[in-house]
Amino acid sequence: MMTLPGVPQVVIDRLPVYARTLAMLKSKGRQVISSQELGDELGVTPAQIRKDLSYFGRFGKQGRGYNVQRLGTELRRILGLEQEWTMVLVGVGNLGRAILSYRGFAPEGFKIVAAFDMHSEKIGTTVGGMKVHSVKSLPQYLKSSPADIGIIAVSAASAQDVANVLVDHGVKGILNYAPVALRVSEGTRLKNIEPVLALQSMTYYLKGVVP
Amino acid sequence: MMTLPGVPQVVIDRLPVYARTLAMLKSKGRQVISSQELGDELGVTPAQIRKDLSYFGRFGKQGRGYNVQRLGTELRRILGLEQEWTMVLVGVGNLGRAILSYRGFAPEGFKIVAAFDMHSEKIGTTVGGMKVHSVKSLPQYLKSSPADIGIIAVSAASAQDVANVLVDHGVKGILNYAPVALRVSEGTRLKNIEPVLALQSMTYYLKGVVP
DNA sequence: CCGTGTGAACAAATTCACAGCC
DNA sequence: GGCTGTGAATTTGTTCACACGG
Repeated sequence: MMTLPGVPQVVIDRLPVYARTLAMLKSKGRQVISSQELGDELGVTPAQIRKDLSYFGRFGKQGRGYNVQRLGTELRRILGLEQEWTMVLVGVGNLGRAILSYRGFAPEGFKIVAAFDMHSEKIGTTVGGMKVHSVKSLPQYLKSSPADIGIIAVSAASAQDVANVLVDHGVKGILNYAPVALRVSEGTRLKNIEPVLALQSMTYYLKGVVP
Repeated sequence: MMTLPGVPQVVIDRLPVYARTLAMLKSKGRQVISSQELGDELGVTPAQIRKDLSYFGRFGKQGRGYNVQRLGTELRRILGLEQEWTMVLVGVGNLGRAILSYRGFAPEGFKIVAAFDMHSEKIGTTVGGMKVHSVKSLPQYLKSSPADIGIIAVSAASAQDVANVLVDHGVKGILNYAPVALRVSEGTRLKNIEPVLALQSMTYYLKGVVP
């Protein structure tokens, strides 16, 4: 499946949610599901699910619904989840160490292959079975071992510099945990993980609530 | 400032980004900034910034721009960030422990006041200076000490049960780290932190790239 | 002259509603 | 009869462009 230029980003962002839910349903033995039922499960409208899927093809059977296994496989193919993706981690402070020991990436085919830090006291140590290299060796490392994705877990002050190095050396996607708005070139995908921002927009609605 | 009903969620989600950037600019000594310059900093259009702010009032000076300090303070007030918010954490596995030791919440006024787990071997232990209670005592705890926000860091299988308990006992916002789409009642705010989903939508764009 | 604030114009996303097929 | 797939209608969100004030 090619990357269709016309598919909105919001649609792409929902596909992994569908895929994950289908995997869960399959593990429970469910074989067929309608857009209505899947929508109930996820809290979205059935029309949205059908419209989203229609960007990529026709996966359902009229009068019946979708084959859970088949649709799950199709979505994983569309998203490019059939291959393994390599990632480098930059920053092994508190956050970086938690990311290294996080058990959620590997089963989904996302593999951290190297870790880097700028602080001399961390370099050479081993964290979660992974040796920590100097960030100065990152360009050289990426030249000999290109990685698909870079994870940034450094301070806000250093994050843009790290992003520049990653992009300059062929990384095509960045998962940013630093609390700063990074600027990356066109053609580089950037996703931010920001629990604090999530809380800060939530409080707008909470403050009005009478206890 | 009241919670205006007509303000789109997307606008609310951008305000913390503006607030954070203004705080950074202020710490660098910047006193005045135009929507153009702020937009350049963040990668958004100046019109969007002005329109977003216009939902809440008039904060700028024509011909000059915005006072960095003043606009930052206004945004924090609008978002409800002048008060401290209390949070309970449920689940002290790998992820929960990382959340407990995360240093980013407290400086922004988000305080974890208690931690809970369902596994007997964890109950009674101390993690990051915080005693771990049985999740069975969560309802009772919330009755005597209401919390604003619940953080869910349990398995996907248990997350909905935990969310139900939190909502039933007065929690008005949930920050969910479990890889599952939770359903909560109207009037409860839910934000999901899902690095794996972020990666899985990113790969849609990466797979097409020629190396 | 510069940059805000804002209706108006435009674009994007969602939902509707129904023809078509199982 | 039930449910998909999809144009059309509607809603939501973004950008334009300019009157106005400093």
